[in-house]
Amino acid sequence: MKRTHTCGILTENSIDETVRLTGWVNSRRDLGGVIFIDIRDREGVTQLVINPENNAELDDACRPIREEWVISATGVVRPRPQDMINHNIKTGAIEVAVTELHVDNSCKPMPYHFNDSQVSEDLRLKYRYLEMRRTNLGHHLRLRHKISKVLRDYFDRQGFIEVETPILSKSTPEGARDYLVPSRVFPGKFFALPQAPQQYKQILMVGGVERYFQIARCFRDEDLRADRQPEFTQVDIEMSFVEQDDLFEIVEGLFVDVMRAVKDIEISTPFPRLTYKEAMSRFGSDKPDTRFEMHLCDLSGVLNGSEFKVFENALSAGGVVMAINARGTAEIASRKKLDAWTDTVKLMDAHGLVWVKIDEHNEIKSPAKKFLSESELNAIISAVNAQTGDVILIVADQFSVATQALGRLRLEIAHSQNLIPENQYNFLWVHDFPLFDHDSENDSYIPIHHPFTSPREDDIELLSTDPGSARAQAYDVVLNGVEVGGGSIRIHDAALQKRIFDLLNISDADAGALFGHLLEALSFGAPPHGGLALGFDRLVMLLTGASSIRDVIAFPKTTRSSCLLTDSPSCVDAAQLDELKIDIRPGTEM
RNA sequence: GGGGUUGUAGCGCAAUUGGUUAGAGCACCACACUGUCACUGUGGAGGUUGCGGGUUCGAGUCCCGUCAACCCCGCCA
Repeated sequence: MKRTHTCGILTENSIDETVRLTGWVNSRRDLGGVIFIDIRDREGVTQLVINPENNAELDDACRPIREEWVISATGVVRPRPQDMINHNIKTGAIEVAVTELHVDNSCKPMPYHFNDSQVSEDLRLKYRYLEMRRTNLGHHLRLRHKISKVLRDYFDRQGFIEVETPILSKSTPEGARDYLVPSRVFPGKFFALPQAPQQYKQILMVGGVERYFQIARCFRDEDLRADRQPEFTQVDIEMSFVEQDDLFEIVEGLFVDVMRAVKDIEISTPFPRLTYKEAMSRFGSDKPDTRFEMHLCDLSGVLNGSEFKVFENALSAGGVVMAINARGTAEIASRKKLDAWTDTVKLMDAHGLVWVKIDEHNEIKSPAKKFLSESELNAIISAVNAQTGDVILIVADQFSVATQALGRLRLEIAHSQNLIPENQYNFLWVHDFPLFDHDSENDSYIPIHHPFTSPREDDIELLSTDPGSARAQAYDVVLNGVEVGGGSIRIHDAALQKRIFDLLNISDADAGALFGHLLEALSFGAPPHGGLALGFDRLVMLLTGASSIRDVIAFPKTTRSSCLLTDSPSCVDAAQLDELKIDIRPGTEM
């Protein structure tokens, strides 16, 4: 017989009804003459009461029951005595007096306890099904589903169609390391799993699809982080006949719907827009967290001509002197703490950290004090608007090093000082990314985004004069300091595309072999188009408040890309390798 | 590839700066208990201290190596 109710729904409205519940034993309290069992399903928990004395069959049935056994119970809903009401659960006012109990399945002793919040992650990965049965992961998966439904509904309303693109795809040397799949039919040849459906979605535009989206699985064989998995999900979007602003509008509308559905929050649009340069200068990051201030301040101007070697050297080498004001940290800025902050900026390749502390007696303390004139010190203090109790933290270095080091320090201090408000969702766009990064080792250019990214029209002439300063029609969408998506307007003109390939030192022959299919497609009347991909897992992570991407993925991998649940990757049968004509080098197996 | 943290019972932890037989709690097993909700009480069982080597009269503790999980840098068009 099926259940009549779930375990989270019964209230005083159902008193005297005969019900049947099924679920797992959350806990069991055997008081001898009376036994309480909390039965749990995904909707909640209900207390069962068993008085076995006048029912030997019931007595036998419930005696061996332990945690996480699966049971079905039939009984009558009755109110609990007034002083026995449990206000911690929705069903706390009632209980079910059991008349019939059936054990559907037993359960081995649990490897860890469900109310243990400190369980090691190894176990949570190995016993993933138990982790889902606990509340958190299960809730995260339900929220994840809800968000994907909101996405699909939104895109459908906006005239997008979802198209699946191949998983067995073509390897290209650009970008991340590919996961390879050997071809049996073509021995020695390989498919690659897609890092993103990039080329397919552009080809869909040439195919006249006009508005495409896909909740797409992507694969990158790179080292992992708390917010990176080797296989992850992108919300992939591409549109024809649009410009950057049109895409921004579509994505902003999407987030309005998502935030309304998931958080019941009305976010305002349009999102703030920062150029890449502004983001780096003010926040030391291309994904600024604007939930707190502590902006970076450029002291290069006021310190121009300083005789302090640290500043002088940086400035004369074309660098900058940047600072942040760690407000109110003078008291905690011990020698040890300042050393730790110095380590942080050194980690980001800065040479060191100069600090200026204004202590509670308004006395200025700094290892650089004797090298700086009074007017320089005052200029620094007024530039960052420092007051009693503040600590000014200064890095003198090349622009990218100084800004990134301070950007990182800014986040570290904000976290440790609890400067970041909860339940605030700051979306913003970062745009005008550089088109290329210059690789000084090989004196060559590398695309910041990908080689199909269109330059800004007003920067096209820079391609021949100064490609390094050309800006791209590329943009990221950032939520609370996390890059949740990025994209670009693509090149739809074969001649411009060839010019870019030339700059990237990709020969016609190579371009043909690697991207010939795309180039040919572009030459058959490709519409202007552009798009963006959202990191779906990261988005769900932010909206659930999870601290790792693993907590919103049903079956995630470890930081070494292994799966503790299935124990993969694993060795394969010699016959399988033989079919693929693959030999494993001796001594390689572990 | 590099840096760091952790590894003791099924779980989360303790073990006097190298010293007797590695402990208590939860879980497990048994018994008792009619209003609990992390039930309680009594008793029991449970250990290759991740693995391998070394120093020492003696190693959970010190040293070297290794494995695993996690965090960060590089990497992630």
